[in-house]
Amino acid sequence: MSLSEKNFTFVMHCGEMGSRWGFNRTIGQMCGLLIITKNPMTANEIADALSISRGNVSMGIKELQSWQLIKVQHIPGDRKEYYAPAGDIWDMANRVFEERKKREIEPTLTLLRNNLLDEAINEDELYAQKQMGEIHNLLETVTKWSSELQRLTPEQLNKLMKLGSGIGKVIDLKDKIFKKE
Amino acid sequence: MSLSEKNFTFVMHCGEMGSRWGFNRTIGQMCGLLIITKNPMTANEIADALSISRGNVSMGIKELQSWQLIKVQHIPGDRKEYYAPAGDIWDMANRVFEERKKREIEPTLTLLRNNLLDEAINEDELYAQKQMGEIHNLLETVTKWSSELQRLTPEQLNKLMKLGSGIGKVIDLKDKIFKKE
DNA sequence: ATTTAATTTCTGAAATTACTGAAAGTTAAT
DNA sequence: ATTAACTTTCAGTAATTTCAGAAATTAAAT
Repeated sequence: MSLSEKNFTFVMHCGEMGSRWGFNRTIGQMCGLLIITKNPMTANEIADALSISRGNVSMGIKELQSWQLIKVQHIPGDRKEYYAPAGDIWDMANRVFEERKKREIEPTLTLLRNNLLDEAINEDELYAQKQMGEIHNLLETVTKWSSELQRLTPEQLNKLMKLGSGIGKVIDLKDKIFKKE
Repeated sequence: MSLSEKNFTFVMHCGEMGSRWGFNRTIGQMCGLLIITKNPMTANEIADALSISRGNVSMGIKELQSWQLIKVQHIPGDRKEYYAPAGDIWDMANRVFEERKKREIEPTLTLLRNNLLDEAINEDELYAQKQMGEIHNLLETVTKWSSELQRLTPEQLNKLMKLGSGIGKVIDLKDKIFKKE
């Protein structure tokens, strides 16, 4: 069963995006393909649909599993493995974000902290430390916020999302109320 | 003037991160170098500090300018160009985000919209469209929110950042108040 | 135990991307 | 107009990444 033209276009686009998001083109395509395909697919079906080698699919699966983006399913009486996305779109975006946080932000924070612990020995290092401190703050804020958002209940999150331009008003509101108390 | 060991480590790390953030290694290094260096640098100074060719620096500068991350400065009586970061850390992070939005999210939204306009001709396409719709919603939410955040005044933003886990409470609060009205 | 159906790993080739160094281009001063 | 100081471009090369296909491995069925 081959992809319709529209779906093919989408899958190819996922490939382009994939290469900008931390995996390579074929892995992006695999991910896109699994997302728009209703039923779980076997490795061979994936290879056929994308015209890539079976070995390449195997490596891609491993990589997508390391990002926790796909899961394996079995069909009774069939020994092939069937692959499907490991959650809805929101879950997947979250996983990518979390994984990149782990792979990029955390090591950077560690490096920055180490650097900031040492005493600066001259003007240049002092300035460098100031800047590194800024980066550190930014990254900490981002991580703090992302975990805050994850802590919200789905309803709260939904409300927050719909809030839109109201966010400014709400901040001011909160401010007024708590100042009075 | 060469980099201290600590600063060198930082710059190299920026190189690694750069390659994950949409530019290549040397461009990441250049960016890191300019960030921690107090005074603007000439292209030759950059080339020396990073042990890369002058031509490479020139290409890197062009790229960093296309991301609006650096600016050129001139020193009276000196015809060399001096390069410096085009803002503070927060500005730069914002620029990277905005630029990636333009290069990645917007084209994706366009593709998804086109795809969603067409009537699905079978079950497979219907499911695919449902999923694409989800992606579309997610991306729209992200873009909407990023522009909301940019619309906030620095003080509002600051309050929001400090809010942390309070965000959930504030949402509930807002909810109660507006329900009563 | 053997066969069979499947998956994974690995190697070298192909494709892509990044880099250098030289040549061409630009600009400002004389 | 020429020179000098600097920047950009570009062709060729180097490095890296991606990939196919073969070989090795695993696991189920007989």
